[in-house]
Amino acid sequence: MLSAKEAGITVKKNEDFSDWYTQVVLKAGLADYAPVKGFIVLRPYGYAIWESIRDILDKRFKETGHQNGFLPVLIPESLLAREEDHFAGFTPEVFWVTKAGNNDIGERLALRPTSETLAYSIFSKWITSYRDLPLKINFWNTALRAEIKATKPFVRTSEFLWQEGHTVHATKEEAEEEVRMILDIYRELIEDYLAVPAIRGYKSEKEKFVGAEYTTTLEGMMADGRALQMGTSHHLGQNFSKPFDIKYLGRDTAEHFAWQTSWGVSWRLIGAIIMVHGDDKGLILPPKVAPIQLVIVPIHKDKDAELVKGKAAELAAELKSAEIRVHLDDRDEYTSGWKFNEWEMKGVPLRINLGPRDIEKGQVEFVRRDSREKVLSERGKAIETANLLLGKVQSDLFVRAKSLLDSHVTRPANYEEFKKTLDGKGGFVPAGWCGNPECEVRIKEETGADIRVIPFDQAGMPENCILCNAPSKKLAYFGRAY
RNA sequence: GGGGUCGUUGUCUAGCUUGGUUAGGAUGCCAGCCUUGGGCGCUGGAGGUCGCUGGUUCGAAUCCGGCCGACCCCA
Repeated sequence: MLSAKEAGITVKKNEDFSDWYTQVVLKAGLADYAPVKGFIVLRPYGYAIWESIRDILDKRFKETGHQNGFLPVLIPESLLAREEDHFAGFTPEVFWVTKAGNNDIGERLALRPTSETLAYSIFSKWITSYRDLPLKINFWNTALRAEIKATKPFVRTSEFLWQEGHTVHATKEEAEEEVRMILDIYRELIEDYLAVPAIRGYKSEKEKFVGAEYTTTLEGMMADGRALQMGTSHHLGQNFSKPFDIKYLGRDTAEHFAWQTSWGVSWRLIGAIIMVHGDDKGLILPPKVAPIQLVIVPIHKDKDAELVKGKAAELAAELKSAEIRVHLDDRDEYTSGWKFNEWEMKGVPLRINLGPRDIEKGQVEFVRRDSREKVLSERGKAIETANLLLGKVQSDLFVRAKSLLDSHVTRPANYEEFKKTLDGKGGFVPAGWCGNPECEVRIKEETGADIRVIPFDQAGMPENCILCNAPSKKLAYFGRAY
């Protein structure tokens, strides 16, 4: 017999977080390793989660005036190099194509690490007048960035699924409004759908997107005390429109360089869901993005099989008609106990155990994945109860994740405490910062922590820089990150 | 950037120190029976170029080199 220990997740989340994470990814059937370092294969269950995320965002992007397009994966070096900072930032992790068959290619071609340069060289042809603006395009694709070390499924891979949005505007104000609006859509996705609370703010000059004027970000906190960047929205100013010659004739009959934004989230968000919500039994999916929201496990002896299966199918059909994503697990080859464990590992937020005694009593037994609490409902109120419980799981996951975040924000009295906190439980350490990149770099060298986010909400900014003690200019959240 | 651990069937692993077996076991898989309220039971069966590659040797999973991949620690 296979003990529960061997079949399921064999380590505890709080004892070996890294191994636990990998086991959940593999055993819940989300992804598998590919033969090339840093690449993973997304399995249907994992892809279904990505589809949920994609559908939510795609709808919001379209509602706010964006259209989807598609760009090739190869970018000539000359284009990638046109904006200097951008090129310098990305070049260490670019994969290059140098051959076509056996022949050398004259100019080497980059596998896109991001599409700004390619997109903008095209945009410049499309935009000539203020009437062509704003231009708001999104791409659902992958990006390739060679990760030399420390790869981790979803969180750090050499190729990742993402969306990258690129917009062009007539004025700076309009571009900045776009940056804010997109960050808000990301906040909605991450907090209201993925149930992961995040801190919103700016990246420091050192950490911003290379080539941007500034970067806004959403930073989440994982269960092991490490921060995760969950989404970024960049104001590019005219940094790209100038080298890429994106100009328009305004109403004033004069020629102007355009203002731009770019923004993206990736399948990293799946990593965040796992790390924030999962437990020793495996994955826990927020109902709003779960491919299967409710699984029905029929329980029966031979003599009851027909009856129970019939009733289970009826119940499944009824719940489906109420727009609940239901799966009826009527496999005969597995026992109910096996199924309980399997669906828990796969993180299905709600389960119904349906057996003869429930049918006899006219009741339905629900089991919540997050708390494993059992709730009995009258048969006639199954839809109502299912919706209620799915809502509760969704909101309780957020509450629990919020307290995880809150308990990992520690204000240090001095630099000693700052270091001690980072070496101990980790998390975010909010501190005063003089604004000097030298302090930022030294803190990174001495503690491994960098500025994750400079929150929009600057309330409670300490008077002095945590390191050099000069008057502080910013309240910055430091932390070690993935 | 520096240091370390590991790779045997789908999965987990024994064997490696001290070279020679039919590479053993568990689980999973397949067939049949039996079962389903927390990873049931019985019987039979299939599944391995021991990560790849070169070397040492009469003989390599085992010893040596290179490469590929996974993971950990430090900066």
